[in-house]
Amino acid sequence: MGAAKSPDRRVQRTHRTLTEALLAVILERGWEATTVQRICDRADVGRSTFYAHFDSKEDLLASGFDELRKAIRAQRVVPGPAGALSFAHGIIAHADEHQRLFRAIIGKRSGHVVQGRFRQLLIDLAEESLSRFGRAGPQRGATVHYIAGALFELLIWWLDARNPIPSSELEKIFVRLATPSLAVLREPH
Amino acid sequence: MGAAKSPDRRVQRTHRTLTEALLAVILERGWEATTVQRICDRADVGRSTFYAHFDSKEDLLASGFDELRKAIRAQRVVPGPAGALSFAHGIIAHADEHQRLFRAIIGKRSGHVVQGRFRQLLIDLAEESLSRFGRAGPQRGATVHYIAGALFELLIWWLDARNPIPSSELEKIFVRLATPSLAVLREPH
Amino acid sequence: MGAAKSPDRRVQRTHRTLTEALLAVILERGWEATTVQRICDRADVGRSTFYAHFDSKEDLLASGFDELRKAIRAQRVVPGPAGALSFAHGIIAHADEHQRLFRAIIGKRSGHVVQGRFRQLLIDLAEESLSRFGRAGPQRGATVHYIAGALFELLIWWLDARNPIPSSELEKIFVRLATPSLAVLREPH
Amino acid sequence: MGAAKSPDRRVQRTHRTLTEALLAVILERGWEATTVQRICDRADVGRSTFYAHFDSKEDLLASGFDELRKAIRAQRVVPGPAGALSFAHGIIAHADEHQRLFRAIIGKRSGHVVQGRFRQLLIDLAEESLSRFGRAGPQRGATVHYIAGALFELLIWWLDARNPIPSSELEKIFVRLATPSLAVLREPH
DNA sequence: TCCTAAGCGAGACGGTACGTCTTGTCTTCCA
DNA sequence: TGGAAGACAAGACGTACCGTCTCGCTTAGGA
Repeated sequence: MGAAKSPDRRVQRTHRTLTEALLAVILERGWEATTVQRICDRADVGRSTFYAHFDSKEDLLASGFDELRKAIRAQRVVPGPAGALSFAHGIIAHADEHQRLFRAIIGKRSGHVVQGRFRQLLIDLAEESLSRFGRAGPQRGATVHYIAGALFELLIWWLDARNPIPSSELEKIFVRLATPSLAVLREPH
Repeated sequence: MGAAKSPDRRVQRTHRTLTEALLAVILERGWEATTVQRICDRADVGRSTFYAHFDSKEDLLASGFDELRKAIRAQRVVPGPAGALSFAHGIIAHADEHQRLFRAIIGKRSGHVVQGRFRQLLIDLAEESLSRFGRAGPQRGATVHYIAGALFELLIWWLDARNPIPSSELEKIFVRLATPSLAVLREPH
Repeated sequence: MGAAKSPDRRVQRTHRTLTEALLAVILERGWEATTVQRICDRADVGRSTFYAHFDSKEDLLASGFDELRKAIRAQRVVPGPAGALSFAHGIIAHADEHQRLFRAIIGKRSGHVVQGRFRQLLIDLAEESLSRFGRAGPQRGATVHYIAGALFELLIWWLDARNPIPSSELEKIFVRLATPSLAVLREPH
Repeated sequence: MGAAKSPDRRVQRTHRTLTEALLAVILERGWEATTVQRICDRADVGRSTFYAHFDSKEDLLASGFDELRKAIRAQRVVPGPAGALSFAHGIIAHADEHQRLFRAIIGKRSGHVVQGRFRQLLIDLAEESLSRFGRAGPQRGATVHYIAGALFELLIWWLDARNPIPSSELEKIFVRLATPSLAVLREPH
């Protein structure tokens, strides 16, 4: 029951292999220089097979982002009343653990699409976390993007820093800077 | 030395023509679809001439950004004590006036390099404005990037919105959200 | 020997289905655009099944040609002394009946292999018919190919003509043109 | 003055280089296995350059055929009253001189398009030569194709023969077989 | 006023990546 | 046990850009 449609192990394997190869190549040469052919070479997979599974390297990346999203969500602590910013914890911790990968994803050598997706991920997470505050509308929408953008740039700054501060410190700074902004959502305006 | 060589009006003209063509093409097709060939067609300039002046479309764009920077600075109001955030005024006003161009430059259809440059511009402006607060160090660096990133994402959100709020409203929101963060720089930490 | 393995009706069926599909596809798109995949789609058969039976579309075609050969031979009238050219009758009649198919097989949109096979068929038939004249040798070999080639081109011309003459007329012309050539085989040389 | 439009020597050179490479590759691997890439490798020319000049290998071949046509016409003897078949002389002589090339062009390992073009060449030449006989109409059209097809098949037979007869002998046979057919054009029908 | 160096257009060229298509092999599942 | 389904590697196709280059034409600006 419910065994679904056995989805062919090989397909799963190919997906995984390609995703790993993608990351490896991004790490090695940056996003722009990441080529479908190079991904395939690395994954030891035919280029036509690649296109049988994904439309483009962007598409492959997207599928990878879904997993990132899951991993980050999993790391999120239970939201208490003061925990509206706790989504940042999961992200910062994850970025800390996989610094090289994150540098590739959002750093200077990254690409538009990749950064864009990651930014959207932050926005979504911020949206969820702040959805309990105030009522929907420009004020809240603005705050969500404000917070997400701030965290994004903060991460880039941190990842590209020569002598980065500890991640725990980074989180503290973020919380200190962002907390007062949340108050705005409770004020009448 | 340095008698220079009379810089030939034609060169100036070509630069200008190409810059205008670049903007026109970006507006029309977005950054990714902006091709050296298309810029040249639009400017009625040979492709080899393009490469005689610029290394790439990114290079051409960079030269254009200098002017944007100047224009924005010119619009900046005199910094009073509470005016640390006033740099945002110039930016928001400029974005308001040239909405289509800004959408092309930093919106969803934009490209990595273009966004990157604009983000750097914001960071630089924020840096200047906050340089008087607190002492240099991680705390200030973080705040600068925090504020710049927040403003950047706020702008994107605003530009991509279907029914955008008035720009004056946007500025008010930004100031309200950002002001408390500046206080952090004055606290002992 | 011979006990073989009950040749499984299904195999026969698959062969037939594929042959029919081949003809249908050739008629529809011409030989070059005829693809193993398209044949299989049409026949509602897996591509791997196709390869289990035939090496290539050429191979499948070959098996079909055997039947054409039989059909043409069946239509041949009894060879009288003046009937050395009567093999043409069967061919022309057959081409007349299946004009669309023949156009696909030997017409402009056809392919090398298909035409080649048909040409070989003509040569074989000519060979048989003229085998009684003269003795084997360059003279007879030349004449056989001469006649076969002439008939082949004549057929193409006729099939591709906008307002083709009646097939009976075509046959008359062919006989008139070819008869004197046969005389050569009887002369001393 | 009137130097036309200097057509850039380089273009000429590239055309020539590619044509030579084409022939070399055809001779080496047969038409079907002749690949645009292989032609380019052989010619030491970029694949994009190839496509800047020709649409396909067929197109390149076509341009080569124009030269063949000229070469053959040049070899044609002045048509006397009995010279209606003299066009065959040029062809046979040319085929004799360039046996390897002709085998590649019209032999078993050749391709549909190539053969097709050569057949058309023969038809055109026959057409010209016989245009003085009888009046235009089915009878003459048929004869033209009849003769051309016969010569074509004769050439293939000769080129593929293990111990070919001398080309002069071939020509004699062709004339002997074809001459009576011409008479038909003069008869009333 | 000439003439000379430059800016310039046109476009050939080699390269690289793209996304599509077809082929033939191989594996897995099902009846 | 053999046919159906379809994943897979291989590799050609034609297109689109790229950045380099050579070629002549034109057009200042200094002699």
